[in-house]
Amino acid sequence: MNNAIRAVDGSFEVNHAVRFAGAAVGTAERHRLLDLLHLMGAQVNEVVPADALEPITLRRLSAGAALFHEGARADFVYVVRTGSFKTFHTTEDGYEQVLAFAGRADVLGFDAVCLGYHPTAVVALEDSAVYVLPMSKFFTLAQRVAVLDRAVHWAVSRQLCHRSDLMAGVTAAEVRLARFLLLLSRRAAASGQPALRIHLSMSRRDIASYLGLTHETISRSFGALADWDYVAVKRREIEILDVVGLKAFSCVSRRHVEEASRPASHVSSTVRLSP
Amino acid sequence: MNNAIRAVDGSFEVNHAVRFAGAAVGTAERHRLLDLLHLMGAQVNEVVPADALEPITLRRLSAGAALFHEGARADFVYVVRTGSFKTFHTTEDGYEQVLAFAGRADVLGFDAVCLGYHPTAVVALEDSAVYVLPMSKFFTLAQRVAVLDRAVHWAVSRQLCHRSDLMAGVTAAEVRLARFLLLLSRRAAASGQPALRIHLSMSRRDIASYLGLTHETISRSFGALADWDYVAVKRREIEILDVVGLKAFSCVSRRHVEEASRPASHVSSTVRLSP
DNA sequence: CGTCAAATTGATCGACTTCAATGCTCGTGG
DNA sequence: CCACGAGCATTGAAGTCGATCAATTTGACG
Repeated sequence: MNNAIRAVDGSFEVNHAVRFAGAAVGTAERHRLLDLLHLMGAQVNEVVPADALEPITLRRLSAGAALFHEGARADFVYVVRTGSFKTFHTTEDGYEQVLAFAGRADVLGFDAVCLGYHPTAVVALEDSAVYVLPMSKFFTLAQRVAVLDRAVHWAVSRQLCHRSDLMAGVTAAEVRLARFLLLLSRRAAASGQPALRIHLSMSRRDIASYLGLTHETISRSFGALADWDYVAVKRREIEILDVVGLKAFSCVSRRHVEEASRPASHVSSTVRLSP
Repeated sequence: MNNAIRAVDGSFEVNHAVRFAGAAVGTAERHRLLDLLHLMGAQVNEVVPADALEPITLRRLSAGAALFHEGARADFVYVVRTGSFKTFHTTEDGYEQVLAFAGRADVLGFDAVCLGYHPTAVVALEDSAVYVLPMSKFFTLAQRVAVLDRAVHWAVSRQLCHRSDLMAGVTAAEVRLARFLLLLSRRAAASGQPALRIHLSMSRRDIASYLGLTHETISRSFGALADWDYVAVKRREIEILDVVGLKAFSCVSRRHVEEASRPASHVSSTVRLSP
């Protein structure tokens, strides 16, 4: 209990704090907590009570594996360490509606907090790994480790922001796709990866479901963006050729795309960069 | 500081706790904190430290007034006590994209936590009132009052859930509107109001923007739902006549609405309940 | 009563869905 | 090794839902 008090006031470096607390906690676990906090962008400069350092399990999933199914009891909250996921809802007639894509440092399963069960399913798009936080211990842990509490608030807030990035709107299909690509670009940049070289971890079908279109339309829209020299498309590898142009194009909100807003493709000579 | 410790362990009723803490806090403020926690559905059975009971201001807004503008510095987080709001984003060419509608107990402005500024604007749809929580004191307060922390987590989780209720999808306009009405019905029921009598606090235009349609289409869709005797529409007063039918209808995910899924409206005699 | 915004209704047109057929990769097994 | 198939992706053709433009009605408020 005294540890908890010191946790609130202290300002030692965590490495020291753990050593001070001197509990019998394995080195691996210690690093996992630090890694988790670092992953979430927290500035760790406070004491972490020893009894808060319960083992944090790291779960690995291979591509296509389900993290949890729709309707499953909400026993855990997850934080993505590596890889990527899709969150989706399956309607009664079997249509799969993708609600979000999650990447590094994203929180998964938090929407279950208010329900007790998961309203959506989550599957890995590639080989991935997540930190697993038991729901029951989650809140007490957050209550004792202030920096974790802040980090979670911050991450959830970010999730709420992403909602606004791509709401339906009365926008043309190509514009929606352009926004989506820019979103991925920003996310990649935030994770330290090259911002103009995007590897799509999801299928065209998933993108279509996410954007409220059909996969055929997505295919055509990719073709259009390529024809206009905004991007180069080769399977799931996307290269953004004209960032400023693409950003300008993505601002159009009406359906009817003005001729002036896209580059004069002349007689559409189709200068697609092909291998 | 001792108060804070007792706050973690204690399990007295708050009314007593406040009296125990015995600080010079006005009666009004005391009730406001309780009201706020009660509003958010928290089971208040722990001691609240006296120094956590800083004044909680209640801000009143008349219909059409802005709670905050897009891009404004994020100094506060708000909780709706009465009334309703719309959250929206204005694109460069002036199009107003509605992102969410907020009602009783909803948290507003939380998406600004990760940015430092508000990515969206919020205006009151009717005369309303919100509790104002200063951002700077918010986290320290949540850290000391565990029940508040939980309540916020819970409320934000609920907000994440609502996202999934209405994502774009390749669904017919009438189906989207049906889902929207059912959403409002559920919300009204959660606030203790009659679930089948809905008063729309937002304009058709706002609904259109929210659902990614035009207001003309919304108007026609209302007409269609009325023609099929799912609802009775009179200006902004909606009465749900056939809940089960409407729910069944709202499950259709494809655009092409099967003839079988809607009730045989015969020769469309239009039995709209009109005065 | 006159003005303005919200809401309804109609007509036309285009973008996206839908249905259908073909290419393309990759993994499996004969 | 190549044939085979499964899933993903692309391309084409036709139908239609919803956007757009435009006119009218309704209701709210000064």
